[in-house]
Amino acid sequence: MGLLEDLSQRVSAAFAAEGLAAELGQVRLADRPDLAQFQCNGALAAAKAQGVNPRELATRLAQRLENDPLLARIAVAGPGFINLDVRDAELQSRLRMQLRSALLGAPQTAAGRLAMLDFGGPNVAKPMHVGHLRSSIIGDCLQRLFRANGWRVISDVHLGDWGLQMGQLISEVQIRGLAPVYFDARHEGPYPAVSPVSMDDLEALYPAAAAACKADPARLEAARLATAELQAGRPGYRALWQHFVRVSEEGLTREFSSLGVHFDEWKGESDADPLIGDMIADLKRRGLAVLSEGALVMAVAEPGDKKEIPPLLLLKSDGAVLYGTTDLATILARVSRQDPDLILYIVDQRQHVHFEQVFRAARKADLVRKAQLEHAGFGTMNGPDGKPFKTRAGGVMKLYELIAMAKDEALKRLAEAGLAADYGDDERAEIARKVGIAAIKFADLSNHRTTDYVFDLDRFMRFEGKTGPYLQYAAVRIQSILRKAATAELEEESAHVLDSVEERALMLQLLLLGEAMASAEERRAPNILCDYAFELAQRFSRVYAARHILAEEDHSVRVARLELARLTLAVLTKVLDLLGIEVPARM
RNA sequence: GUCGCCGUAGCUCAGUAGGAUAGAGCACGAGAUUCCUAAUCUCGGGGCCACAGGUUCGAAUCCUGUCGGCGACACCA
Repeated sequence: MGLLEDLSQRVSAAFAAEGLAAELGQVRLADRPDLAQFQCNGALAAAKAQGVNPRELATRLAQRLENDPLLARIAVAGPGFINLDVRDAELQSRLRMQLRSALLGAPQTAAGRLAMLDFGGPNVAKPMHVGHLRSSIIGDCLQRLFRANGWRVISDVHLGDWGLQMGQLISEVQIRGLAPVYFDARHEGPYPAVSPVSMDDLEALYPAAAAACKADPARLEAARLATAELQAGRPGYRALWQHFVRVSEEGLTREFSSLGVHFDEWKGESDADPLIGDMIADLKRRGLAVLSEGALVMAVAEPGDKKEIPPLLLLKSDGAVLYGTTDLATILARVSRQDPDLILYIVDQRQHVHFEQVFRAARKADLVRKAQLEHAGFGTMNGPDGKPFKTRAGGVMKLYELIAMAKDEALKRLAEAGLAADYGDDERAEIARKVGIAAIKFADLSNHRTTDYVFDLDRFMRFEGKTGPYLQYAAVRIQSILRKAATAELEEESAHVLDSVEERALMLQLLLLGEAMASAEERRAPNILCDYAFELAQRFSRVYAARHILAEEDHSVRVARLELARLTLAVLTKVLDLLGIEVPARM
């Protein structure tokens, strides 16, 4: 049980004993750390409801807590706040238990429930740019967090491989005459095993095709036709498409692994295709899918809607499917194969209405069983002008360019600090990689998930202050201390109770890991973990500056501080791991 | 037009199941290293929480309106 939870239970019991609602006993961190460690505001609400004096009520409640062995101090303050401090010895013994437990205080919220996380969502033929950072990094953080909290997790990259852009590419290849055999209707037998296009080709073809379709309605029509024919199963198109997908996957795998982002499944929109025929027939039979303006749609409006929710389009008038169709069929596939408790989509906030449509359709058609469907949207990454981020040259910055820049910056920093010389090239490069990635991830994750934010290159290249490298640096310093400490002392337990303000502040923060993880999961909010980690590193740095560890002469004090250092390292490393950040041995 | 999100320090952002003196990082100013990595630490200035009403003992937080920004609104994803 987490410390806040424990305190809340105790205070709740006091409320109950006064005949009041136990929920009012919720304890939280004090707003005024100078006055107390924790506080409960429930007496104010209770007094209001009962029409009694809040201070008197708070005083009665406080009296009931006076003999609690966990508490060092109970005080009534202000209009009726109940302020609480925990005994130092209690803090320390709880910390010891936390260090011994493999979970380090991770809350087991899930009890083995299964969550499927859908994120990444890169498109075939489109290289990943900085805009793909958010989905990948947030999704990866959430899958790490959910696993740590006891969920079974299946993550799926859900490749964009079945929509109009495939038709755009196919028709572009046809017009350029790059691979005529795939367009020869009389061709029989197998198609070439080697792709006619490379990743570089695709990167050039796609923007050209998209631009052409935008400018010329006839080109767009050709792309639509090609899309429909691909989906209908035209062999040459399928073969060509297969090459696009394979070539793209190679590039994408490289990008994701350089970010340290892992997926359990590499499925895509197209994997839902085999289910679509039966699904649509079934929806028609049940009268859920009807023709409207030549398209097959499913109404999803509900009586209480403030806003008109348009029907979900299942089939266009030319018979092609849309991403709503594949999303719906994908739910069907996931539910029938894995029967998850939760399907969580980490996708751009702008697609919120789309998911509302799909989720409603899925529930209406009774496809979900026990699965909760949820869209965890994220805000757009904008440039300084408030519009989606572009490089100075006007193009979109590629992800690998951003990573390379961060690494170079980290290398430069190492050189400036004079640390580069004695490390060896490999280690130096590895440190620069970890530091650069940390800077990028932390800068992104520390923003609140749902709000748009301004992409500031300098911020991603910064290593001081509230940054990923600051956290790594704190961990590295601890590692360095532990390496230098006598091994025998690392095994010992000290009877000394640490009681300096800096150490107490650090211990309190360490004990709140579980609360931070639970809260981050509940709100699907990595920035909560970022704030927790930064606060933790900062409190350690204060201890580091104020309380020398290795030079401490009193053996039992030294050992107690070493224990605290070990626990800090364990917790910090854990949170960084949840954020997808690795800690180098030194930096 | 309808609906949704947002407006907090010079900049970038936290903080909303109502609570005490609204926070952080950067930038700016002043300090700290005979000692565990100065990618650090300490101190300081800096705010009509867009604006106007309302509810409340109490509002950045809840309600209404105004202004401003962004986004979504059926055959793209």
